[in-house]
Amino acid sequence: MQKTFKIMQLYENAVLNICADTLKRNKQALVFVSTKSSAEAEAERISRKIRVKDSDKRSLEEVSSKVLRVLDKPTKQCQRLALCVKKGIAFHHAGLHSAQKELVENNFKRGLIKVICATPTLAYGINLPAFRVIVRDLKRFSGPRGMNWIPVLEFLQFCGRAGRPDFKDKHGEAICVAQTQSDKKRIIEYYISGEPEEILSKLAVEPVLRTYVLSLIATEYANTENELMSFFKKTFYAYQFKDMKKLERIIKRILNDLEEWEFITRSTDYLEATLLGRRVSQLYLDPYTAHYLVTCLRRAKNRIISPFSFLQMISNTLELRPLLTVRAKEYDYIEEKIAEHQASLLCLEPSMFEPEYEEYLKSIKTAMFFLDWINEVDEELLLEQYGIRPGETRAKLELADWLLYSSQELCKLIRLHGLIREINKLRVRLKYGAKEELLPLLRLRNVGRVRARKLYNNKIKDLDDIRKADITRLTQLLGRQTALSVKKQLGQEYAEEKIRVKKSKRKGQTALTRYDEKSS
DNA sequence: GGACGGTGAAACTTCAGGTTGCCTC
DNA sequence: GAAGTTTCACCGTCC
Repeated sequence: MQKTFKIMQLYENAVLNICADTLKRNKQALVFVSTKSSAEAEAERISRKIRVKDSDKRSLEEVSSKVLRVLDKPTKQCQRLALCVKKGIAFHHAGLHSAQKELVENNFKRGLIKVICATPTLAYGINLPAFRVIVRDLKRFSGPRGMNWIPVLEFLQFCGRAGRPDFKDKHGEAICVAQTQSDKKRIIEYYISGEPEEILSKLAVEPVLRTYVLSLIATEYANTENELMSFFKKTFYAYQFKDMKKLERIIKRILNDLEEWEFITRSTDYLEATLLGRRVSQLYLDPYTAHYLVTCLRRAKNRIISPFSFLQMISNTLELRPLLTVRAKEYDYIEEKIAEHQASLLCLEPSMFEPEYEEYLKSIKTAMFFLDWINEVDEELLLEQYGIRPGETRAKLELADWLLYSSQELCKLIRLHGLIREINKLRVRLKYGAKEELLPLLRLRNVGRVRARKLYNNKIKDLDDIRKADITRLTQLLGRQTALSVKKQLGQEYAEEKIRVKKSKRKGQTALTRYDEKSS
């Protein structure tokens, strides 16, 4: 239902006016924008003009300081969010650390945070309704065609967040912001009065089809071309397009590829997955990626293997996209890096004139980012150098781990056992973002990259050193609870009450006195 | 006169998001 | 294509 009402024009900015009005009514709002930096900038703009209720001030400061403490060293993004949260405003996008997302979501549900400026993430998956939804951007950049209007379905998804029946809202309001009169007309006709788009089957997309064809054969659901075809005839794709001839042609080509890649065998009409094919299917890998990984791994015996070898190998897969973009001024530097790592690269460099070259450069930059991470570069520097935000780092690391695990599994089947250990080491280093020298210490529970580094720099380099270390010294480095836990993990228990912390006369300093060892 | 901070125009840069595996060194 | 960010020139203020 469309509704007309006036909102006080206190500022030049429409979003700001609507937010001010929402707060005056003691309600909350979600603002949807098209990019991460827009979400941050809009939140900042609103927070500069908003006055916080005295009763909320203290709680907001607490949340703000929690936001700041999520990482060991807060990044600019953390500081920006913390400042906004102090004013009861927040931004939300995939670049946020998951703990920060949770803080924002929970405190919005509590009613403490009044406005969230978000990218479309918030409209999907997360149940976070608000009295008002403000859709600021209805256009989004999409590749070579420039700015495009978003689908009606997506618009409806945004609007669906309006209204909180749990909080006795009788209705919710969704407000679009139009820049021009013609935009206004378009919004009313296309979005408000228009019909949502038809839902299209994604089956015709080759990576998806490839994966399903292999999985049908691997699970022995279909063992002949006819069985495969009769399966696909019953899918939504067939119902929608009816062009089975085209689908048949694509499937035939996929079967040829799978056979050539040794994922299936064909005797007369009978299709069977090989051991390798079955594993590829279990790992949910696109067979194309799996074949690429196998080719790279087989190349390893002629190369000088280093962590960069594997990092670049996985960075060049479709799964890890979008890769980090290479700026014009970085070209020379990246090319230098290729020369530097030449002998260890498992994925060969395409010619400069090939269309893949651009992606190859990106894969090198992405691998460099991973390498910096495992060399303990902190997140503020990663944000500065690579423009990658903490939340995005986590997402990339998770993908990298899956691809490396898959590579390990493939190594087992193609008898490259020598590589498994190396990949495993790399996975632990990626998980913690730590240099190789910290690996022994990382085996302990409650010890991550920060604590391990602290121990290592204080000459406690492995489990034996920890065993020999004085509990007092360990407590100074790790704190009491962690020190006790670490010792306990090595079978050394201490009577807790006998470790006393004596306040030093000098302010703020603590020193430990006696300790008693129960057993070792 | 020089250091410093604030301001605004111009140039430059960048553009949403997410599931899958296994259990272990 | 448009919004956000960075850069840089310019100006006023203070010491």
